[in-house]
Amino acid sequence: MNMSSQAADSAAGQWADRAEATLAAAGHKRGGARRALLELLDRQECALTALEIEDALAARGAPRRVSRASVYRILDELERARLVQRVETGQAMVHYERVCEQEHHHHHLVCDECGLVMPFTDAGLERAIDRLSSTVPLTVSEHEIVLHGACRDCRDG
Amino acid sequence: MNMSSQAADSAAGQWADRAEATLAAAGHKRGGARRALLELLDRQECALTALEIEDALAARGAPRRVSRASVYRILDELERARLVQRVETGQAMVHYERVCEQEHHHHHLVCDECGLVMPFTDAGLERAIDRLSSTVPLTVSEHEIVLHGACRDCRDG
DNA sequence: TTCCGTGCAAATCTTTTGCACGGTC
DNA sequence: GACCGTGCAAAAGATTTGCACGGAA
Repeated sequence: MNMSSQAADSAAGQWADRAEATLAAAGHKRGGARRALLELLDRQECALTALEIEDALAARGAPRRVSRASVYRILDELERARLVQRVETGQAMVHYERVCEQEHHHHHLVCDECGLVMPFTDAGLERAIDRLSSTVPLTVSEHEIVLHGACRDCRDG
Repeated sequence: MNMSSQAADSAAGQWADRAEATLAAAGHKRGGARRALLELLDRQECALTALEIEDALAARGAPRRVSRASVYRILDELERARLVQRVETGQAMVHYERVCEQEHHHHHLVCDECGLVMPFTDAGLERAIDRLSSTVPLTVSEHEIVLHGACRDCRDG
């Protein structure tokens, strides 16, 4: 049986497990801070900033507190391993989210007024990107698409 | 006649003139630092960082030196007026470039190894974005697309 | 036991701000 | 003459780094 990577990733903690295994295979030791961060990211639907991650892990009920330095170090490590990707929103702080294969692949809508970040997907867009990627003078490894504007609350309110 | 795309857009400072006029109409006084910055941006084919702008204006032969604080203030002012847009490359510093109507609308290729930033255009991509923009829960005012990867020099070398 | 992951505090780096002067209107 | 644009220096804010300790292998 061949569980799709999405199913694999969406089942409780599977992405976190895969990520930890990948890092272990690359010679990293396991650690409590990283494990807590991985599990937090695994539960997110969209991108968080380093500060949001720190706060979430400091909140009551969180498995453990993780220092800000570790949050940045772990995110950097995960980014290099392509387990996490950064999302640039034009705001002061960079956002980070886990990378899943295919199914969870999405892009972002950013409200420039309130800072809200939402995910969206579009097959036509992905096709256009794929087509294009083979024509540019760059071996494309990733793409990032951000639509800026005003969210409903900001537009109406 | 073979006008380069750059000449086409900025036939001798047209964008700079338009930008200055727009700001003047909005009640801003003219100033030497801003004029120098506008003319520099008008000559660029792609995005520059604040530091690159400062350096370019400090170089021999530049019309005048502009302090870093002014570079940031002027860029911020131009961004609010939608005369300039920021380009997020995943690098430490944000890049900025002038906004032209239609013809020069482009997106960016970023080499994650050497930091090279190149422009590209793709009509199919723009169509996909336009179609999509009417379906998302955001009144879209801008979009930014960045392809990350390795440029030819970095891949081959 | 060895070495790496982590916390804390200090450092670094980009971007912003306070203040005073000079130019534009 | 009134005010805004600009330079300089200091401040602010995000991210990184140095160092020492405790846990993983």
